[in-house]
Amino acid sequence: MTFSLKTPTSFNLPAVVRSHGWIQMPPFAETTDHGLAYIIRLNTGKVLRFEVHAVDGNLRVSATALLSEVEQDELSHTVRWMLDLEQDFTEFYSRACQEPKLIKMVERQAGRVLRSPTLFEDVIRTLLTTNTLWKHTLRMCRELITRYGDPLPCDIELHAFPTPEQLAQVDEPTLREQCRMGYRAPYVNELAQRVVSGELDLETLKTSSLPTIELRKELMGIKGVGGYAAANLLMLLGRYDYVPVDSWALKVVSNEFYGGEKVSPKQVLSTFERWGKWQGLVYWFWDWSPTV
DNA sequence: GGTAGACCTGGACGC
DNA sequence: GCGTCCAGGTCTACC
Repeated sequence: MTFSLKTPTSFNLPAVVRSHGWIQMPPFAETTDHGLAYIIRLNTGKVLRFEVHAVDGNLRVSATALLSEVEQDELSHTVRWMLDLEQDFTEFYSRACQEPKLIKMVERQAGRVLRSPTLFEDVIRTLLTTNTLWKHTLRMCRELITRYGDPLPCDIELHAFPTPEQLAQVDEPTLREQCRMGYRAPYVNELAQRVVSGELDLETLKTSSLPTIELRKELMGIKGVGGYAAANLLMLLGRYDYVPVDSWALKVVSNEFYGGEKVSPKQVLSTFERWGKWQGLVYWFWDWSPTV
């Protein structure tokens, strides 16, 4: 079945789809016309694949299954969240267009960051990016999904991302052994347990009115989420007050602003401080000079 | 508040 | 083939 969604005035679907590495991780995929494809498990338990295409200035969403009214509402709401359709970038663009290194992103109407349907899923993905190479992150994520996620009925080789309930049933040694996630296994297991027990309601953080600093504290209360992971997750929540400083950030900031001299995380942070509540976004979409 | 060492995996490298 | 080193963030203990 198919339905349409209205887009905001400044919106570029391929720019959102390619905003970061999530699109390389299943069950995300990019369509041939640079739209979004994803396999989702709806609250009713129905598993389907949907695609989002840009058509005549709007979005066309097509699903591999017939949907009830409730299911279509859920899918519509989820797509809006995943593509960050609600956020207004007018203020940011007016500042960014005065910075030569941000002109390209303004012209591309970039700035929206691709999200998973749930914050739980984004936290798990972020945990899998820490202290490892991207290649290994992709492998861990693939194992997690193919082993524990629900299969797509029309193609059982493809799977949805596992729910907290499904991951809570997998013990730590099994996660270590089957997904090769090492010391991250207890973090994933504990997070799933906390969400299932109701001790941690991650999804309410998506619409929380807490100040960003408080939201950061909440996120850093999750085992395995440190400064980098929290800043990354805040970006996904539409809060850009923190720069996710990782080894890549140290490298590009050194190259761009310090003539290749070694820099500290503090120096990275001070580089973008003047951008205030937009600094994470500025860092993310900065037109970095090629590193030597 | 700052720092050192441990935590894991897998790739690169030397022998 | 085996052993060693290294990259990648976070946690914990200690100062």
